[in-house]
Amino acid sequence: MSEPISRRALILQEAAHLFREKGYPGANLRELARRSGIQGGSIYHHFASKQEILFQLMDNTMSDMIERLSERLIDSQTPYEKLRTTVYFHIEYHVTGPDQTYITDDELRNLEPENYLRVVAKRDRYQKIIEEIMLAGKTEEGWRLAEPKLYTRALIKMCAGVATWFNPDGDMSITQVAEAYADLLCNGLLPR
Amino acid sequence: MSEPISRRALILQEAAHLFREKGYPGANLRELARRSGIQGGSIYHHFASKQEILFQLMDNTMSDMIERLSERLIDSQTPYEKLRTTVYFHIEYHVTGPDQTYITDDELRNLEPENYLRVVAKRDRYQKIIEEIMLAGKTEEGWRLAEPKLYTRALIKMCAGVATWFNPDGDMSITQVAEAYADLLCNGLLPR
DNA sequence: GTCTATAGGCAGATAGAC
DNA sequence: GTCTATCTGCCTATAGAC
Repeated sequence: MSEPISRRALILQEAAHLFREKGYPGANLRELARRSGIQGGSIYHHFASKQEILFQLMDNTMSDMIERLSERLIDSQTPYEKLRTTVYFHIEYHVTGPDQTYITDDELRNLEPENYLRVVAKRDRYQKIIEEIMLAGKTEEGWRLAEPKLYTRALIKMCAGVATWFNPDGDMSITQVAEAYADLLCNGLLPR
Repeated sequence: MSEPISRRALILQEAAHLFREKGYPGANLRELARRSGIQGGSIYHHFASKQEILFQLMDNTMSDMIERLSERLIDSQTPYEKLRTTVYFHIEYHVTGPDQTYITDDELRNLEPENYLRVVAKRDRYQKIIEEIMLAGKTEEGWRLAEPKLYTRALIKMCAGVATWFNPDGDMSITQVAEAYADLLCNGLLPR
């Protein structure tokens, strides 16, 4: 059923890899073209500029993350369950990605002002989803948190960070890492 | 007593700012020279290449972090105190830095192989310090942790991440953020 | 929709004067 | 130790054929 991927989609996919490897300024379009099976100049049939590739990639990714996380959360009932789902989702998305379509937050600085604002707005919507889980946990389950925004950022950074060191051939599976991280966030280090 | 900063040190300091703003591939040496008060060509009296600037910067930074953290830990007695000290130190270092001499982990990918190995070795030494605090917490205070390496990485990522959003003019001080993060790590979200 | 060829500009690095 | 001038190569983007 999986219809052949369009050239445009293929370029975006390869751009995700390449930008991740070299960073946006360090990546070059001839290399991107080569990986996409075409010549350098042909990129411009599909995109107006290198900047547009970055923008489309980040914008698509943020939309996708919002959509997928929202879907996953439907099955979770309690704030506790939702938090665990979120931790698992965020780690998994950044480690494996949909076609590893992950671009680090760091590339935000490479977006031109208008594009920057649009992507950041979506990122904030994503954060808001998590923040509200934390607030619900506080009111419904008495979680001990003073600053939901603060802890949302902590969660996001530590989970996204897994992608920088995770080794699929290592001892632990993504699930195991996610379990351990969710447990840390819920229970902390000290004995209970 | 503060002797005038050497040109070389000034270039490194400005490079830290510039690389942070634009990333290593996006930064340009004429701009770096301008900020350092000299002309483009003069950089090469102090450094052999752009790569050498990045390497010196990261290598110095890692050494400095190891040294300063070790110093700070002398005053802490229990693993619990040491953990709090570490959280505070790591956040503060990444937010304010010594002359904001912070370069994100992301720049590791821009180091040439030999340089990469040297910097990563130092980074691992730094991580080891934290790992051993966790192990001590487990044996001496019964901390509930299965994977010290995993939790060390979580700590590092969430604390370093503060630098990406912290606003010195905002509601919270670095100390307050550090307190909240240390509390999250120690006690978790759930009621005790 | 992809190709080839190339314009145009930028950035790392070097040379030699002062 | 810093300057100016410049080499050299690379990269984004464009033009026009097929």
